[in-house]
Amino acid sequence: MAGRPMDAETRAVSDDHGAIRLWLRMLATNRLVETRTRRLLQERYSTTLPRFDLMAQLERAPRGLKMGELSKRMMVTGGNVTGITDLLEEEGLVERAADPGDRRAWLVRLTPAGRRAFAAMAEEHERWIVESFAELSGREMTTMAALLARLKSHVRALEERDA
Amino acid sequence: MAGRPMDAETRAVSDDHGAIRLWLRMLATNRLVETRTRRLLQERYSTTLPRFDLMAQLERAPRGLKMGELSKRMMVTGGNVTGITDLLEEEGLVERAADPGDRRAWLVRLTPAGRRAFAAMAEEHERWIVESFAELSGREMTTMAALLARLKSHVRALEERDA
DNA sequence: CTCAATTAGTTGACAGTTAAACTATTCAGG
DNA sequence: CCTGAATAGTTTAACTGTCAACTAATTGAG
Repeated sequence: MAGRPMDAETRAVSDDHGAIRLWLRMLATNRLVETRTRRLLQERYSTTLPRFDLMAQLERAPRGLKMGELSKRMMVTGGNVTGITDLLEEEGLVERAADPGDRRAWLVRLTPAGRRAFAAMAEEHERWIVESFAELSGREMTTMAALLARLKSHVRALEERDA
Repeated sequence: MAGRPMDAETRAVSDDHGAIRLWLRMLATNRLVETRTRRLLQERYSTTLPRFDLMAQLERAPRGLKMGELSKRMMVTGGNVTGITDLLEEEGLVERAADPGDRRAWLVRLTPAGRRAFAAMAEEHERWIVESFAELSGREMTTMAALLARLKSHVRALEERDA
């Protein structure tokens, strides 16, 4: 039973079903990249991943997004979006504008300061990610993205079935 | 680098580097499977993913684990492990036993009730994961696991370089 | 038109998470 | 042995996240 050295995740998992093994490896890898990104965002820009994520969504939607659209795109609950938006608003990086067509809704937009702050962060953030994924060839990244796309829509279908 | 103009939607998709696209897809897929698993754990066993995860680590280490080992294997900080262990201890599912060799440390173990509870959950949990990943063939899962293994150790190396 | 059902968003309670400061113990060089 | 540095774990503050209950506005069936 003595073999070559293994890291914790490898050891923990080596006798599980393939699907479990893959899932645990996805979790571990994800956590690793996420922790690294969070640390860098904190060190370089004193900000956090969810705030960066929210701003990234807004940057792609210059006319603004309703809270519910943010919630859907970020895949988090509405209450969460309310909180993060509150903080970004206090920091002057986003603003809530009235939605002319629906008085219940807001249109959340980046302020000019928010757009400037995001541009600076986004460039460096992209470098970090490119660096993290530099181990994989373009072809391998394409393969993985395709497998993930299928997995994602399969799980989404399962969820809709249960709903 | 200057190209012809694009509308916002096109730019959002095609300007992104392959690494960013892949990373966003990993995040989304992960979140989807995680949300589903969390929901099922809550509905069927009134428990949570971190508690399940901690118990899974202990189940593989019958002699118990020190807090620090739990922290390393779960890839979370020590304070987090303290909190989750406190709750599981209140529920009677794990216990802190003194480490005979080090009075600073605990050996955390599943109680008999914890072992029973975990066995019931684990079987069903494995079914959920197998079902989620049923879209991929065994060969595809192997491919993806291999790519993730390389990605993981690359990022781990980056982290060690920075440290 | 009217009102019940739905939808958009907020709030509050609680769990999970991190980073940093702290306590207690162990370890190692002198 | 002593003592300063390192290690194991806990605590605290701030933030992220969920869920359920709530308010306000919209919608649609009759």
